[in-house]
This record gives sequence, structure tokens and C-alpha cells, in this order.
Amino acid sequence: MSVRFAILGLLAQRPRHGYELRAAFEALVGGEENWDVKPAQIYTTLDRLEESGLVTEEAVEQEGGPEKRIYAITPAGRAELESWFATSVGSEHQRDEFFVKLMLSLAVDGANPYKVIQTQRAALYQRLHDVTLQRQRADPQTELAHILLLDKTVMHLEADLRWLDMVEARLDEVRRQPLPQPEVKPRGRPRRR
Amino acid sequence: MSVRFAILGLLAQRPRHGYELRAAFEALVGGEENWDVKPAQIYTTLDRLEESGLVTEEAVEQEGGPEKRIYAITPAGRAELESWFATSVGSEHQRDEFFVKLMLSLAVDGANPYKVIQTQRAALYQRLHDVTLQRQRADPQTELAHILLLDKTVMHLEADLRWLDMVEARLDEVRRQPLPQPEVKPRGRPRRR
DNA sequence: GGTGCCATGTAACGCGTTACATGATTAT
DNA sequence: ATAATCATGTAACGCGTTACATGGCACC
Repeated sequence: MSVRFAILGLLAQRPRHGYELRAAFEALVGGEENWDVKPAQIYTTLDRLEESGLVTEEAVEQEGGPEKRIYAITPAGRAELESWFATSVGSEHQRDEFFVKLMLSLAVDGANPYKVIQTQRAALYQRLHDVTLQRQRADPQTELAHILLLDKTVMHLEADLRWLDMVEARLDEVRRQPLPQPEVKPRGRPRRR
Repeated sequence: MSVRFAILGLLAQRPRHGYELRAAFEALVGGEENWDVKPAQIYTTLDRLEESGLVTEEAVEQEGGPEKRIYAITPAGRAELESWFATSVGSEHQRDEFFVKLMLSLAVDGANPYKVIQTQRAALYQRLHDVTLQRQRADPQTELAHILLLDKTVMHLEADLRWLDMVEARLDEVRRQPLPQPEVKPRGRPRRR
């Protein structure tokens, strides 16, 4: 979704061609180390946007250099963009890989949940350390986007670390007075739909 | 990645068929409201796992009922699972849709970054409110997975809200002493005629 | 005879990725 | 000459989604 709307927004500034859109997107998010969009995605997304009528191919320039297919936003595209600005971004599903790993480590014979937690915690601390260093080196005059992203990352890493502590505490509780594991019965589970 | 490894882990417990894997996955993550895996994904993922040699079709049961294709994990599959447990989950890229929206609202004529922020903040507060209620109603005896997920959600929502405050503060700073917007230079190649 | 659960899939699409391919201009 | 940059794509795959489709069994 992000790239789709980014293209729409950048074309709302002025018509552009694919290669230029890629550069503009990178400038927008503060460099390719933050978000490296592949050319393939730009061009296929442009195709889809064109097919949806949100964008049109305006012209093909070729003055001395290689071909440039210039795209422009349509009124429908502007409407789409405006309604995107006016709504909040949806809850990023809690489709968390670590959560699945943790739950599996509790259920699978031979796996060690405390080790899993410790491995993850070490990685989070390492990342926090790295990001904090980057953050200190960042220049607030020229790298606004980069700094905002770093700040967000720091806050989420801290949230993850606090959560890991809570998880461990709760596992200890459960351990002291163990519960029936949520076991799957092959048949006859009531489910609503 | 999550579903792929979840299937591997659940098959490490014992051989199962597709439908059963789906139910087991839901039990693992604490209900379909947390993570609704579609049958299509289960079956296609099983196909891919089989093709990679991490899983084999063991038998086809048919005792009175419908067909059941029973899958089992292979030694290669166990190795894969073990190495997954032993490593941390990668940094979920900061591919944040709101971030893109914010940056665009700063760059696109006619968009209002403060309104964008306010819309997002309202949605986050609403979600925080809902999740807190759910959290209070949750039964710690039977819904461990659900509670852990809710706690994680709360912490991340709080982190997002704090981050939004920081963003606003930094925008105010920038506003007081405005900087050159990260503008994309057309990179004008000298061209002759 | 319907509804709902058990169980299996296929088809098509969206987003994103890697890898491959072409060709032109510009700077060294 | 050759490397870098400009500029465009195609093909195939992975993960995830929606929609569609089939068929048996059990219960009321």
C-alpha cells in the first residue's frame, strides 16, 4: 500500500517518470538504507495504477537520452490520495513472527522458550545499541526523515524489550501453577463464524 | 514466514492434515480474531514445504469420513525448525505506511501534516481504549496467548503515541527555522541539440 | 431437506523480492 | 575502453488475500 500511495503523492507534485519516482521515493524516506524500492515494484505499481485509472501515461520523452515514459495523476487519483490523507492507517496486524516462535517453543517438545526469549532479547539490545549510535550521529538539519524513523525504531525496540520482560514474568507465574496447554481436539470444537 | 514455521513446528509435535493444522494454528495464537489463517495458505504452504523436502505426505486416511492427507516433518524439516528457534527474528523493516503518509503530507501541496497526525492519533487512542477493555476482560487462566498479544499491542500503541508527540514537536522546531525540503533534483544532464 | 462442520483444493490478484536483460549517455 | 548512471522492463517466486468449488457426514 505504501509505495502505491507514495507514487500517487509524488505524481500529485508534478508528472514524473519511473526512474525519477524511485529517486523521489528514496529522498522522501531518507535514503535507501531505510527503504530500498526496487525498480520492478515501481514499474508494476505504475501499471496497476494506470489500469485503475488513477494515473495516465502522459508522454514519452526521448530528447537525446533514453526513453522516458512520463506519468501524471488523474482526478480519480487525486481523490484517492485525498481520502488516504483523511483516514488513519489500519492496525498493522499483530502477525508477529516472534510471537509464533514463542508459542511454538512452549508447545514443541525439545524447544526451550527461555532460550528463545534470551536470543531475541540479545538481538533487540544489539539493535537498540546500533540505532542509538546512528541516532547520535544523525544531523538534525538535513536528515529529518531519517531521525524520525530512528526515533520510532528506538521506541518500538524499548517496547519490545519491556514486553519480553513481561512475557518472562508471566511464564514464571504459569510455571508455578501450570495450566492445561491449549490442546487441539481433532473434532467437535465449537466455532463461531 | 510465520505460517511456514508454525506448520513445521506443529508437524514436529505429530503428523497432521491440513484442516487440523489450521485449527492448531488458531489455538496456538489464541483464536481467529488474532490471526485468521485461510485454508488456501495452509495448503499452498504445505505444497511448498513438501517441494523443499521439509515435509512429506505420509498417508491418506479415509475412515468413514472425507479424505485426510496426513503430513509429517522430515529430518531436514527438524533441522530447519531448530535453526529457526536458535536465531532471533529479523528487524521488521520500518516500512511504515504512516511514515510515508506523513512525509508526503509535508511534500504535497494542499495536504496538512498536522491534520494527518491528529487523525492518526485519534485512531491510536481509540484502539488503545478498545484493547485496554479487552485486556481487562481477558481471563489469565485460559487465554495466555491472547493476553500476551494484547499486552504487546498496548505497548506498541503507547510507543506510537509518544512518537507522534515527538514528531509534532520536531515539526514545530523545523517550522520555526525552516529547512530546504529534501527536494529531488531533476539531475539535468546537459543536452545538446 | 437444509444447515453446519469436516476436508480438500483451484484461480486470480496484490505487494514485494530477486534475478535477468537491454540499451543509451557520461565521465574517467 | 569501460564503468557508472540513466531508463526501462520481464519472469518467476514467496507470502498473503478473496472468491469459488467440491463432496461427505451429522444433526435437527
